[in-house]
Amino acid sequence: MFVPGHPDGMLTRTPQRERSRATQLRLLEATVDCLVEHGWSGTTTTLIAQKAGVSRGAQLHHYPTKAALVLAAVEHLAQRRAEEIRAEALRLPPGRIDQVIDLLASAFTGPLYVAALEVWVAGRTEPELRQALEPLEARVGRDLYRLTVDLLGADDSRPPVREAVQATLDLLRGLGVANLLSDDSARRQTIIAGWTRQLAAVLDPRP
Amino acid sequence: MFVPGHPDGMLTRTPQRERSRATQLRLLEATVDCLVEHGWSGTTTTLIAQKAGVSRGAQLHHYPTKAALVLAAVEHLAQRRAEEIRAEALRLPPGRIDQVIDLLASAFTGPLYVAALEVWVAGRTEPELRQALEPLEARVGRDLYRLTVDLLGADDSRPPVREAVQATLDLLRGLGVANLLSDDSARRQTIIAGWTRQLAAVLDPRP
DNA sequence: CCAAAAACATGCAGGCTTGACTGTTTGTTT
DNA sequence: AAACAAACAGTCAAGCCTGCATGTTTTTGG
Repeated sequence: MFVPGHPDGMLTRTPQRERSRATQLRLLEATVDCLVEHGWSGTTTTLIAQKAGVSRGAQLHHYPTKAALVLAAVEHLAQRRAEEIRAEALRLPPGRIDQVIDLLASAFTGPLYVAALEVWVAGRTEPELRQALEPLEARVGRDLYRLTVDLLGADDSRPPVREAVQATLDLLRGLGVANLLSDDSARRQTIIAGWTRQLAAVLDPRP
Repeated sequence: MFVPGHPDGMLTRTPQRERSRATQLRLLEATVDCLVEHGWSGTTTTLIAQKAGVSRGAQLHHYPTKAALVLAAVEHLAQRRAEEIRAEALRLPPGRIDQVIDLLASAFTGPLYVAALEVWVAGRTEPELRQALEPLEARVGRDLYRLTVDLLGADDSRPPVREAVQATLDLLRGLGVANLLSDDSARRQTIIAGWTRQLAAVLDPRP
């Protein structure tokens, strides 16, 4: 039975749950790092364990198979991406469309997006991964859409607005891909600025 | 010495060059197929040789290393993509913006784009591949831009037009990525239709 | 305090991939 | 026709990745 205030002296160093969660987190973070640094095919279980400072036995204890580890990492990744965006969104003046777009654009060029893209592309041909990815990404996509509509203060009920917001997100996805190999920021800024003007015109509810 | 009309009887079955080129082509096509079917990490040299119907020795004779093979395949891939687009562009009524966009959209959802994306993403973390990819993709990107401007009959000199055309291509890239896991065609059609209207307004040169 | 369970550590085997090596067939050149 | 070069075929060794198996430490519960 669990007693919150149980005096344990110096005997109980760290509870098991905490230790477990800690090494699991180290493994998940290491997996994401691996994806960013070495890509999907370079992400091996041994390398992950090494980078996490976790022995191979401990790794297999928590995640018996590579698929289990990666899937957990993907879940963790989605969570972190959402957190990051929401955190930055909080300190944003309302009504500034350009700032919202800039924020999203940076989310689509950061390392977390790169890792997500690696998994996304790999999932196309890895059945196990794909199966788990499909519902997850559908959820994440919807959430991101809603967040965007919210941040923009847009009127979701008009179809052109829905289309424009979705197009914005798809455009940012594409710009993120273009940014993989060569640094594209100059060109990207120009394009984003132009699109932001267009978007403002569509969002503006003047009949 | 080479004599064009040399009567060789039935002795010379097939010239060496032709044979060489034929097996090389088989290998390159097989590589692209492998990328589409099994993704980057599933594209192994043995599988390629097997799928091409080429012995391992012959494969290593023509392409001593995997990098050499893949790079040749990428070159081949870019060529095929360009050919495909140009071929379809020829039988297109002029002045129809929506048809041009549809054509490009289909180019960004077909198997050739998928293969290119696999290599593109893998190139991020494979130095040898990346180095060869950077100039190639810059060229391909420019060519595609010019082709698009040409097909649209757009006035390239006005900056907003340049931005809009580039944004269009980036949007299509993004839609292509979104189409990897789940079939997105319904949503895609809607977005493209909306985008096309916007684009038409920008391209329209009425001062 | 002791036993059970969870967490952790290390070594090992099977399978796969890559590139090299040796030998054979086919085409070219003199 | 004979020598030479290119294309082709099959096999092999080294290295890596994954997952299992056995043993050790730490925490938990009686």
